[in-house]
Formats: sequence, structure tokens, C-alpha cells
Amino acid sequence: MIRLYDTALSTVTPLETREAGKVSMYVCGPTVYGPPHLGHGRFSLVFDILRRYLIWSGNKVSYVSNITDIDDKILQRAAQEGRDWTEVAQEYEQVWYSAMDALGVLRPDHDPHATQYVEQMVQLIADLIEQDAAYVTPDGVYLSVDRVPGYGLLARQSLDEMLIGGGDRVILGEGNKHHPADFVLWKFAKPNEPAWPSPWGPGRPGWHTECVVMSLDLLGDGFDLHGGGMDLAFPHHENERAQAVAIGRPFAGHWMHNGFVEVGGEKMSKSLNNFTTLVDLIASHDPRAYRLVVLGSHYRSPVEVTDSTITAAENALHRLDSLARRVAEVAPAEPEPAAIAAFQQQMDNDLDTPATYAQIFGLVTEINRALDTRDEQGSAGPLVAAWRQILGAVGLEVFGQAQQAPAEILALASQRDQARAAKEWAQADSLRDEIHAAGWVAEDSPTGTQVRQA
RNA sequence: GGCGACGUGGCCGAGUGGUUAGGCAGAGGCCUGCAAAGCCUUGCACAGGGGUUCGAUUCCCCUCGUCGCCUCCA
Repeated sequence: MIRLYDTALSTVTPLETREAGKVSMYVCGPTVYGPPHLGHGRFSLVFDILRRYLIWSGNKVSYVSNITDIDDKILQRAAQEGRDWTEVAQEYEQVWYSAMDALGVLRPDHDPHATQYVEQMVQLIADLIEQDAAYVTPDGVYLSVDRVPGYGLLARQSLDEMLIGGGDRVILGEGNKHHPADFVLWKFAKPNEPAWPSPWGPGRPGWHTECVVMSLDLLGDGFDLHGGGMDLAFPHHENERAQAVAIGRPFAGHWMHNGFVEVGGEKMSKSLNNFTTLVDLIASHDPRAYRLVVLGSHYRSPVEVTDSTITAAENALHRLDSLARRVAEVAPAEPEPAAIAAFQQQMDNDLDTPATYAQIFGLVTEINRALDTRDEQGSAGPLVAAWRQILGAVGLEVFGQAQQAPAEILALASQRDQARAAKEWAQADSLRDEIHAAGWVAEDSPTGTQVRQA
């Protein structure tokens, strides 16, 4: 079984699953109040790669990722734009999924929405109050963190240690909370805010409650894997876990967190205004380039994602696509076993995608070399098959079919062939320049000029 | 203040106690009418200072620097 770093244990351990051959995973999804940025893209790609790999390895994967469609930020945006908050949520959910589709991220098996689970959240909060783990204040219902054994597991700090520092920070809701780290489960509605009924008064759920309820509902007690960005470990995941612990339900068996996207060595974030949205990325670059960048770095390391690193990846993609075109006619074969074994071994080692990245390009060189040497063509087949299989397992698409060029480009290409046949090199070269100016690349081949998009 | 991560060649980015990461960019060569694509070759890289060791980029200590979490955040 795959070995993965577990944030709760601070070490790499085998991913133990409840049932052999089945993996249940929950990945915290977006709050839909604006377009997603590159940080959202990274976690989506990391967990998509993991999911695909687990499936490739023969597991049945149940993948749940939520949509937070009620939240202060959504209300804020709606108020700013003078429209209904549900409209805001729906719009950005659509933006989210179209970006995910463009990145080639598989849709979740379930995508629970917070607003669909309010009743169950109210029930959970009632249970917490009954357990004496939560209490009602004038502005909402809070969870008592000191009623939770082991609180601080994911923060890697005890409650006391956490409180010593950060002293100059404003503690939210301080006046009402029993303990500074207590967090809100239910917020009473202010005038003109959306509200759902509850025994304590109309209001809306706090963020940390939805994921506990939805993950346990869809995946059951003690589901296998819970993941998200590094910044969710504390407080979000810590607080989810706290609620489950407080009502005595086994929660996630394994915790996995990915590192940040950085720009100039700093975390990409809204407050630093150094973010790029996925929408912009997809509009200006080949979306596959981002997956390639994610594959090239380890998921727990920070990664620089800038125009120049994305462009470099796009260039690297050309090399892959070139080979895909070249091997389009290579006869199918059984994948080279050694390559597949190496792939599996490195991926099982805490998802070592950088090794796989190097392997993918290593195979490109090997295959090209075999193809350059006519009599070694036989050896290319198994390598090509392995290459394709590995690409598929990590969700990286390559384009072997050159895009059909418009008639005018094809006409130029055929004129060039005539010029070349007549050895009118100047004429041939100027036709090539013309083709290039139109955004296409002309390459010689045994069957004449081939054109592909630049 | 607490906890944690990191500092690798022009850029990105892996990894290891002694032998090639890989990609992008660059240089030379082969191929080509010339190119492109491809192949081959090439770059005295591991923040600084100590220590352990036959040998450290890789282990230990210190210094400097950067970043993250502790507050909404992927």
C-alpha cells in the first residue's frame, strides 16, 4: 500500500484503509465567493493525482469534496454587489468547476453543499451541547476546546503553547467565549442575513461544522483520508476533529496536507495581492502546464508558480507532444515491466511525483533514441506503452494528433513542397516564414511538410 | 513569544554519506539544402563557520537569511 506523510503523526506511514482495496477520501473544497486562484489549483491537482494513482493501483476510490456555499465572505460579496448571496455562490461554483475541468481534475464522486446539510449540522451541535462540549452565548454557539482530549494534534502544539504567543492578535468574539481558542458552531443571524432555524435561534452554521457532518455522512466513521492545503491543518481540520472527538465518533484515519504556491518566496494570498486566478492561467497558458509543474515538485514542498515557470513547463510539454506525434503509429505492446515497477515504487513512497516526472522525460529520451535507430524499433513498443500508462495514471494528457491546419496553411505547405522539389530554397524558406507568421510551425518529414500549431 | 519548514548550478526543482536527478534557458557537435524535431557532448551546484568521518551537499552544533502556522485562508 502507498505510504504517505501523516500530519497527525509527523511521519510517513502506510495508508491503512478500513477495507482492503477501497479508499475513502475527503478533500476540503472551496468557499465559492470569488474565482479560485493558483493555490486552489495546486491542492486540486495534488489530490487528483493521488486519486488517479490510487485508482490505477487497483483501488476503488470514493472521493468527496465539498462546496462551501454559505459563508461570511459570500454574504459580504453579495452585499457589495447588491445581489442575492445564492446567486454569488452559484456563479462561483460554476467558475470553480469549469476551471477544474480545464485542469483535467476529475469531478468528485460527491460534492456536498453546506446549505444542504444545515439540519444535520444543527443536530450535531445539539449533540455537542448535550455532551457539555458546546455552549450558547448571545452571538452564537461555541465549542469548548478544553473539553476535547488531544486538541492541538494537527497544530503540533498544545492549547497552552498556542496561547502563549500570538498575543497581540485580536481574539474574535472574545467577550463571549469561555476560552480564547473556542470556535463558533452556529452564528445567530443579524438583520437581513440568511437564517435557518435552530433550537437556539435562527442563524447559520460556522465553517468548521460542515465538513465533519458531510464527511461522516457520506464516508462514514473512521474514513480513510482527509486532505487539504497546509493552512487548513489548523484551525479548520483541528476543529473538525475536535467536534468528532467530542461526540465520540472516529474521524479521519490519515491526514494529508499540501504545501503552498509561492511567488517570489512568499505564499500566494489575497492579502499580499500576489495571486493569479486559475481563470487567468487557463486563458493565457496550456492548462496542462500547471499539472506538469505540480508533478515536478513534491506535494509538501512550496512551489514557485509564475509566468516564467509556467512558460517553462509549456515548453517542456512540447517535448512530450512531439514524442506523442512521433509514436502515434507505434504498434501497441505490453508495457515495459521495469518502468511500471519503478513508477509504482516511487509513487508509493509518499507520492514521489518528481521522480515520476524525471522518469517521464527519461522515457522520452529512451524512446526517441530507439526510434532513431531503425533496428531498435522493436524495443520502442513496450517503452511507449509504459510511457502512456504512466502519463495516464497521473492524468497528464499528451496530444499525438497534430491539430488540423486551416486550408490556407495547408496550401502554403504544399507550395513549399513544390518549391523544395524544384530546389528553390529561397522560395521554400519564405513560405515557411509565412506559415510561421500565421502561428504554425513547418517541419520536414519523409511525407512532405508537416505543420503543427506553434 | 511558541511550533514548523527551508536556503542546491542563469531559472524552476529532486535527491544522496563516496558514483548522472529531471525540466527550462545557454554553448558545441551530428542530422538537414537551410531549419525544426531528435540524438550526443557540455556547465569546478549544494548559504556561511565549526565538528563527526578515510570521505559531507547529505549527520551534529552555531551563525546569517527566507518563509509558513499560531486569526479568515488551499
